[in-house]
Amino acid sequence: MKYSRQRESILNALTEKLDHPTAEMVYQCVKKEQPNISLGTVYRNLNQLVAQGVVRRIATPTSGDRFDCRTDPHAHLMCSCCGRVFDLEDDLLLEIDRNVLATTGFLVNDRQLLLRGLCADCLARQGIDISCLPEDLPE
Amino acid sequence: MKYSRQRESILNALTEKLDHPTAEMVYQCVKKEQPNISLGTVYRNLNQLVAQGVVRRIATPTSGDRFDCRTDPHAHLMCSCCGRVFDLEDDLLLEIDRNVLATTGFLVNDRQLLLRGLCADCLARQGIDISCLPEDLPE
DNA sequence: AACAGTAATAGGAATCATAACTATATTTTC
DNA sequence: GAAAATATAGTTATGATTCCTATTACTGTT
Repeated sequence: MKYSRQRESILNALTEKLDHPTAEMVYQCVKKEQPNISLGTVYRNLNQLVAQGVVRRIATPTSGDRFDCRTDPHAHLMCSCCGRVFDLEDDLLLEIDRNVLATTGFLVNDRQLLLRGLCADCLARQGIDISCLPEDLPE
Repeated sequence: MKYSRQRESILNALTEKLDHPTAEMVYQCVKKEQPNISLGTVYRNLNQLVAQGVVRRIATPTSGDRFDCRTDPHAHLMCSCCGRVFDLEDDLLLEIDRNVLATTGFLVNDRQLLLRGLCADCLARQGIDISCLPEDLPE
């Protein structure tokens, strides 16, 4: 793969500035540095980076795919109120991989755990106290 | 919600015949019973059923969304070779919910765990023996 | 520094999944 | 069984993503 400053900017945007942006958000951000960049270039490069394992694609229901420069196994928390996406470390993920292989013979290669619900901020804004855990959520 | 035989067929297709079909696959299947049904009707009804919690939507990277009549917490295994999607029971999923709330204050409402890799059949077809567990997968 | 070869780009057209619109048909209610 | 409410078929629109092509930018060579 040959160097290109467009791809460098895209990777920069992903690592430094934004968390889990859509392709469109990357485009808007990179355009500030590379005014002539085209949306197609953003898509092409994101796909290449995903193919190379440099970047991870996060599939979301409804809204467009999002991209993440972290590629180690971790989960994502998507707030259905504010739309932000957070990272989550969890050793249980790797444990699930092992369980799956042992019980089903399926060899896991890539994990996409997207948990949706309400982030702490939005819960607080709604005056919900998590110390009295409800079993079911307020929609 | 008013009864319609179209919706009934859609729900039937989902519960009985197919595993984790796309909207298009549901359409093709239901068309055998309801030759005049339109694709828009399939989408509209699937969305309604998801909104009511009768059916679950599975977001996948690349290909279109898939639908599942099981709504209890469980994961999905998608084979990157044959494209089939399998169900997986795993108590670890609920444990993750609890961990998340305790450590981050995020209240989980919906889980989407999609594990991608190679199913036992495809592994066998490629002559791969899982008893000598490779740490990394054959793409 | 000029050159050729290779690979990447911009920009727009094309595709695909999904949603919106509207006139007609089917269910439900009484 | 007629009126009110909701669903449908079929078409058109939208939004995300990919494809196509002429052009541009690197890279290595002399």
